[in-house]
Order: sequence, then structure tokens, then C-alpha cells
Amino acid sequence: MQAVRRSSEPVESPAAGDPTRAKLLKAAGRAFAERGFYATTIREICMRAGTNVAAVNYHFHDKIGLYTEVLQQSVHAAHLESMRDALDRSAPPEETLRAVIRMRLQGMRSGTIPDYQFRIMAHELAQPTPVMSRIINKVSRPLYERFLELVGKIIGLPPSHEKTRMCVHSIMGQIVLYVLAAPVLVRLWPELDMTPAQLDRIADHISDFSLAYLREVRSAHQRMPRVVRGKRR
Amino acid sequence: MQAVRRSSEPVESPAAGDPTRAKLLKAAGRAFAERGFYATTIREICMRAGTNVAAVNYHFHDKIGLYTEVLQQSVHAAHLESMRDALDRSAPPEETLRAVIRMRLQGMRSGTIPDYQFRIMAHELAQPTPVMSRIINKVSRPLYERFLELVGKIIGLPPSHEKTRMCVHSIMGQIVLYVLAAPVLVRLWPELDMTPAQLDRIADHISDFSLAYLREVRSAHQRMPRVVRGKRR
DNA sequence: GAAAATATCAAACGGCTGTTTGAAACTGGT
DNA sequence: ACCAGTTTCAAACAGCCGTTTGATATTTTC
Repeated sequence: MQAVRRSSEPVESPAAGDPTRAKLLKAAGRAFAERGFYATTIREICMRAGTNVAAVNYHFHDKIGLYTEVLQQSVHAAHLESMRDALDRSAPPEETLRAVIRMRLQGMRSGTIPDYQFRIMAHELAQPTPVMSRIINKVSRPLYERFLELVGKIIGLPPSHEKTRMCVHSIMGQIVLYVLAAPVLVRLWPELDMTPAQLDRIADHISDFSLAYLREVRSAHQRMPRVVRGKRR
Repeated sequence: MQAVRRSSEPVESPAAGDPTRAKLLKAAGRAFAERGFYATTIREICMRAGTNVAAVNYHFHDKIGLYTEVLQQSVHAAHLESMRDALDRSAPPEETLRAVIRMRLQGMRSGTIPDYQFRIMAHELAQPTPVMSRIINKVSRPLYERFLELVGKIIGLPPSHEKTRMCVHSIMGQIVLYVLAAPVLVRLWPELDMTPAQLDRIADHISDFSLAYLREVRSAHQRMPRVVRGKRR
């Protein structure tokens, strides 16, 4: 009937001026994080938001339009900025690595925004939606490349070197396990309660675990630096 | 109308004597691995299997009955046996670790049975079904505990020690990343093609990466063994 | 070879899905 | 007080879902 509000509108503030739109985004974020895009129903979102079923189609044109906007707004979340800042800060690289790992794991506390993002990503990994590609290129790639640079600095190899990439993957994997497989881990190890203190202990372990190898690689180069020079891709 | 075949029946052979039952199991395994339990439709399975829609309800009573049997049969897959064997073999623990990691990653080649299992597990992590708990206790827990023993032997700590657990998680995480996040990794690093040769290189990297820290922990104990003795859980 | 048990089939069932509709309730400007 | 523009709402839409039905085909049993 009426001209549907598209994302090209000037208003970008999250909650001001449009209560039902904001309520829908909030409820949708929660719902999508819990059950994924396909399993979440519009009626479920609207019930949580306390709106009519038609509200989604009126404000976001589509179910996937709402989903897109939920992911879009999560891109601009504050914690991502701070993560980028931490990666760009010119502190000693080993220190930066510790800080980033710790930050990522603290973002796992349930109810936080990065927690939502991670859960949505878990659903995307299992059942990709057409929206995923954009998010990867916008969010994951810049972080990934900064991570490559950071680890490359630590081990003394170019960022695009295969070994640098594999080291980054090893660190990412350790973090991702606690996010994606948390329910399984808790079942295997009931004492794992994910309190802030335990998350810090886990973060420290991941740092220690990873730095042991990274230092080994660096000192191996410093002893015989001629072997690995070709900038393999 | 008729007595529905239940799993208590004596016949357990996978493909003999009952073509449509076997066809359904095969098609369902593929479909569930690709799209998960909830997103897979009975009609889709039956179309792939070339049977009538009612066949699923006749042979397995339920959609979830079929799913349960698919998971059940995957438990008895041969590669799990060989994995258990490898973990129980009394070879030097570091060697065993290398072999297990390599085995797990080679099982990632698409189309193999362990690949199916991993993909189904990915869906379970995102959207658990009531069937998951049983599978975790039957499959994951024994492997997890053998893994704890193996790593505990390497670092010289009891299997239930927190550090042992975290080391196991660090190794698991590195492996799991390549399984669960493969599509994202390929997008971030297009040269990652998952050929058997590359999978072996990745497996070797994970072993090297992990053993660097494990050896560090062991030698730290050997130098001052009094510090960490209390069998924390 | 007739009777009984088993297996397959097309068709339909109720229920839930995303989306649309057109009327009603608001809103701010003059 | 009026009216145009915007937002809400109950109701309905077509379509797919898992499951059931009762009739038909197939196999087994004696």
C-alpha cells in the first residue's frame, strides 16, 4: 500500500522516534540468534515485540529484509570498533594478541551483543542465507587481515604466507570452539560455567598455547633466516 | 493399520532385503547433512530416494525416527572404530596424537561418511534436536576421555586437570574450525582447496602448533614438579 | 492357489508458514 | 475541524509442512 521504509532512509539511530521498528529489530535479533533465519517465524518475532504480524512486512518489506537490517546494525556495533582499534594499536604484538583474544572471549557472555553475532554466525555456518557473503566481506575479512598482519609480525613472516594463515586459523579455532560448541563442551565438562573469571583463564590459556608455537617459529627463523623467504600464497 | 517396524526388530543389516528402507536411510543421511533436521522435508527425502511420501512414516514411524536411525547407523561407522583403535594403541603418545589429528582431517574430504557426521553435528550445534544428547554421550564422550588421557600423558598431568582439558579443547578447536567454518575460510583464503595433500599439511601444522605448548608444559613440570599436583577438576 | 501379512500408493487432513488486504486508528499541518 | 499521510490491526490468502487414510499391489505362508 504505502511506500515501504527502505534502508536508504536517513534515520539510522537505533531506537529513537520509532518504537515498533526498534522493538522489532531487538526481538528479531534475539530470535534469529537463538533459532536462525529459517527456523524463526515472523509471528514469533512479532509476539516478542508485541506488534501485529503485518508490522514486519510494513517496516522491512520482507522477512529477509528484517534479517538483513539486523545483521547490518550488528556490523556497526561498538565492540567491533574497539576490536579494530585494539588490532591497530601499535603496542607490542604479543600484548595485542593477548588483548584481542581476551576481548573476543569476554564477548561470549550471554546476552551481550557479540554473543548474538556469534550465534547468528553459527546458524549461518550450518545453513547459509544469501545475506552471509556481504557480512563476511564487510566484517570478517578486515579483522582476518589485521589478524594476519599481527601474527605475521610475531613470527616474522609475511601476512599472506601459508604458515601465517595456518597460525591465525589455529588461534581462531581455539576461540571459535568455545562459542560454537559451548553446549557440547558443557555437557562433557559440567564445571565449565563461562563466568567472566573462567573466560579470562581460558583466554590466557589460548594465548599461552598459541604463543609457545609462534615464538618457536620466530626463533627458528632468526637462527636460519634464509630458508623461508619466498612470499608463498 | 500395520505394525510399524521399530528399531527393536532383529534385522539390523544396513542394505540387505529391504531396498526402500536402505534407500531412505541413504537419501536421508545426505539430506540431513546438507540442510539439517528441521530444514529437511520428508518430501525432499522421498523424492531423492524415489519412494512415496508415506514410506518414511511406514518404515520409521516419524521424521525424527528416521533421523534417529540415521544418527544411530553413523555411530557404528568404521572410521570411528579405527579412531578408537588409534587412541588405544600403545604407541608413543606424541605419535598417536599426530595420527589422530591426521585421521580426523582426512575424514573431512567431501562425500566421506565422517564428513556427513561432521555436517550433521554442525547443524546440531546451531539447532539442537532431542536426539543430540544420546549421540554426545555415546560417541563424543568416549573419544573426549581418551583424548584427555592421551594429552595428559604427554604433558604429565592427570586427565581431569583443568590444563589438560584446555589443551584438548585447543586441539579440538583447531580441527573443528576447518570442518565447521570451511566455507568462510575458503572465502577468506581461496587457495584453500582441501585436497588430501593440503589436509595433511594442515594436520601436520596443527600437530606442530599444539606440541610446542604441550612439550613446554611437560618440561616445566619436570623442572619444578611440586607446584601443580592437586588433582583439580 | 487361496488366505494372510506386508508394502506401496495417490489423495487428503489439519496446522503452520510468509505475505497481502482493506479498513480502522492515529498523526501533524492548516 | 478538517484532511492527507502514516501507522496499526484482524482477517484472509495461497502454499508447504508432517502425518494419516483406505485402497491397491506385492510377497509370504500354509
